[in-house]
Amino acid sequence: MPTSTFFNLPDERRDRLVNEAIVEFSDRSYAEASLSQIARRASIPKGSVYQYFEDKLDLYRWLLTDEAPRRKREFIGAAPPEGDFWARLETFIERGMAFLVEHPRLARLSAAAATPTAVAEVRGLYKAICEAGIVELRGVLEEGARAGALQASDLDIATRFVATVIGPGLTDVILQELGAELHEVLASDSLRKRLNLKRRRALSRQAVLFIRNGLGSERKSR
Amino acid sequence: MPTSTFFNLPDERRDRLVNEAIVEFSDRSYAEASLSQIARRASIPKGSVYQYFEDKLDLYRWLLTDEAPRRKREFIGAAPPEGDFWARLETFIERGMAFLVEHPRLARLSAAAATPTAVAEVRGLYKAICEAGIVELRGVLEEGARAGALQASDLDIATRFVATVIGPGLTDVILQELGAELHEVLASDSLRKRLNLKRRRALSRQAVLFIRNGLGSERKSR
DNA sequence: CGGTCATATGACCGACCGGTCACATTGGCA
DNA sequence: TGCCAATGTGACCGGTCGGTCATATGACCG
Repeated sequence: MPTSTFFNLPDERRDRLVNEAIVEFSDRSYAEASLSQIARRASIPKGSVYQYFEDKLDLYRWLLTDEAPRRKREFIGAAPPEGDFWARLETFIERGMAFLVEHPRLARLSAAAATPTAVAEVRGLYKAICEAGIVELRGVLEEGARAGALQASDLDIATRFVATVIGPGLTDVILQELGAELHEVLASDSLRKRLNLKRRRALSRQAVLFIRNGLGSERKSR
Repeated sequence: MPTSTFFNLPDERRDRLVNEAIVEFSDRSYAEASLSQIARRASIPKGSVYQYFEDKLDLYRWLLTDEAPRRKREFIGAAPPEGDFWARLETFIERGMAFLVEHPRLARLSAAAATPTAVAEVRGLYKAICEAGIVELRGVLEEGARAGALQASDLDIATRFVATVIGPGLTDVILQELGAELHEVLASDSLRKRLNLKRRRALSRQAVLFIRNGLGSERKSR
């Protein structure tokens, strides 16, 4: 947790630090990211950073578990339930993609949760974040199951499959579509703008179709 | 590429080096992994390592693109096509899981391909490996499409969805099932043995079901 | 004014890294 | 046996890191 000193900082100075931290942690892995660099680029002496945060992990943890989720909630806002279950799932996915377009670095920060690292505490953080995402998605799917829109012999397993499809799977599809790699997308506004609302809708539609019907060509036997 | 000196090494010495390298690179990220550690644990002077490989990346690249795939091919062997498309896909997936049980560190090494890193050349490696996997899977799915077993409006996108389901998705499910994290699974034989043939069959069955039929409960409309 | 206390600062520390290189060792061949 | 090329070796280098700490600064208060 940051110290009170950090929260009392003039906004401009605090923002400088936070933004540089987001940049650093979003295009390097935790191990590669350097506090010295963050401080240097934010023009804040390293000693000062250590007055605001206990250590590198403290800063990272706060970013990952407090600041990024806060900003995401702010962006996503309250999603008004609309249409049937599948339409709502589609919207849910589209909003996630929109967040990726508008705040790619924050999105990348959270997506890093998949990255394996030797630092045990970081792995713990990642697991917690993943699990939180799973719980949220599971809630959504449970609702769908109650409404009779979907059936799954094991909702736990189904949730995890769906999570990877709309997470890494969709990201992979997007990168393929943009013909770029993650780092380029993080750096290029124009690249991201190509992922406009229309395109996002089409892609989330594809994802939902896959989740809903799979690829089998024969009629379902039930 | 390793030097000829490396290939002329006494087997015992070369194996020691390779095995320690696999251990190091499989439980730390590329950035975290240390050549000094590898050399120390293999009881081979660092200077010697630099006679075998150009640098850290050279060793990593060789492991990732030559040694690991070679061992995987050896393990998987030629899969005799058997049963219909979906049965074959199930076998394909089960074999992958078996490899994960028998050679978890090699599996982890290849799976690391998802990890973002600041080292551009490593990202290139990752991308190439991912793409190779995609191409292979795409071939499998194309065959299925020809046989009329599956339909997809866009096979490229479908391939990527399927890849994430049977890759990260299934891994996630397995970890959940074992109630452990990746690092523990790498280290514990008994944990992995719980993933016996029967269990693997059941899981690949679940994955195929999901890929084939999705979660929608109503009949397909086509 | 002087004193005090939170905060700012950057030189400094020890650790470790990837990589080099001068020198030692070895093994085959004349 | 003596020579030489290939190979082995570990001390060493420059650099960066995370983190510390003695000192400077400046706002507030009596």
